[in-house]
Amino acid sequence: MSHTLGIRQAQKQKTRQALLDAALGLLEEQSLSSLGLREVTRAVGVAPTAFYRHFRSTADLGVALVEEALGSLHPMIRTMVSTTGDSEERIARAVELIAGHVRAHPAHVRFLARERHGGVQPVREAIRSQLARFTEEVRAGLAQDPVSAGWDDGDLLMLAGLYVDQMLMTASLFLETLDAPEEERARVTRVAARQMRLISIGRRHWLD
Amino acid sequence: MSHTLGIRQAQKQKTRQALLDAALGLLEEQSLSSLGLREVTRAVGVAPTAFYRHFRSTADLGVALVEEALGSLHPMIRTMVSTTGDSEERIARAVELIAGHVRAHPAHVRFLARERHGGVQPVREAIRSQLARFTEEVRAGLAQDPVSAGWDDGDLLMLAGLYVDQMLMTASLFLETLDAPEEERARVTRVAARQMRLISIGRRHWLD
DNA sequence: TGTACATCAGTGAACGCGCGTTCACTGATGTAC
DNA sequence: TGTACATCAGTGAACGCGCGTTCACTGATGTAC
Repeated sequence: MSHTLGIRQAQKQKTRQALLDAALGLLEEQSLSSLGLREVTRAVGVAPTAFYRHFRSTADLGVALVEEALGSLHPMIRTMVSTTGDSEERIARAVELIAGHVRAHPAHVRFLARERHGGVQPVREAIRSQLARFTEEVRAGLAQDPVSAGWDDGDLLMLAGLYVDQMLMTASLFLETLDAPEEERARVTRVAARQMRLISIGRRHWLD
Repeated sequence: MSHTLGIRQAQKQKTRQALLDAALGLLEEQSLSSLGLREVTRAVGVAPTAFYRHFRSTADLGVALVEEALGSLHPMIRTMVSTTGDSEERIARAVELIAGHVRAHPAHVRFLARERHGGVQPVREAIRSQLARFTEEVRAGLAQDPVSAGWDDGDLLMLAGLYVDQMLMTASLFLETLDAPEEERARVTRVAARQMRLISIGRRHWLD
């Protein structure tokens, strides 16, 4: 028999999620460091004091959003790492995956791009440590690839970092094209694919 | 006979600069979207209303800071573009230039990294358009290089964008090492040089 | 199953505080003659 | 050079408003027997 949450706990989780969702919405046009607790509760329709039943502060809510946003990014990275095919196919697939993720979770992507260098230290820290985990995962994936024969771990990690940063830059560019004409999106797709191609070429000749 | 500012204008510029400096200081631990006008004037020691003699709003002040920050970055990019020598020498020199710039203007670099994807639209826009100018300048520099023979302008611009983004990522990493032990700075230097090297290798084999 | 008590998510009033903006002002600087 | 008037950077009082946080509370849900 599967465990079911009590009514009370289920309702609490629902309110908590509503607070997170409302905050993410409000953060489309401001930074976390200016997000007010009353703003968030007003958007949800609960009393300001209800906020404290879920979070100590907006910074604390921000850290919870980091986990949510990077949780949604994780499967995409796993798919990207495990994609097979020749170099060009993998690049095209990776750019498509990024574009699809941005379309599916625009607010999460915006939040990460904005708060990665944002004004709230615990949130920057949380993003940094989660991205380090992703980078390590990409490094492990790269290590499996025959192209990486003879590479030391430091160089693999350096390359993984380059790929992760490139992925975020590309995602952030796609974000700006969401309300733009299709041709803008096509242009970003083309440039992103070329940048990845250049990095892949550098990778193939690294040990020459 | 050289033009001298009147006493009144000179004093006005001095106050304006004090407001910019104070704002930049306050922005080390918050984002522009939460910066208050009264905060800034309090730090300078003038009445809150004096602010309006210089800026319409904190967003307007932010745009002025963009010009200041990218003005200080400009000479560095020009130096980088015009540096001569073999590939390894140029890479080492470029990383040194970035590290030196971050040490000389940490607050400017932090401001750019933070507000590039920050919550204030006119400021994002100003940074975007100035970075596009820099990217174009780098593209023109790359075009002079014999290595670029046979490249079309689109690919040169793509590469220039990769270099500019890489420069900002590296600058942002150096920023985090300012209060860290020397070995941390050395590690960032090493990784940044390797990433630039990999990009350069990709560049040399682009037309293979 | 029913009863009596405990828990706790969400409430609503109240607080002191700093915010952005307005306005009429002052007095040093600038200008015309 | 001196005088009379104009300009305008910075002032200080006042405003209405929303903020974060505290506190004692309510009433539905959970639990023990």
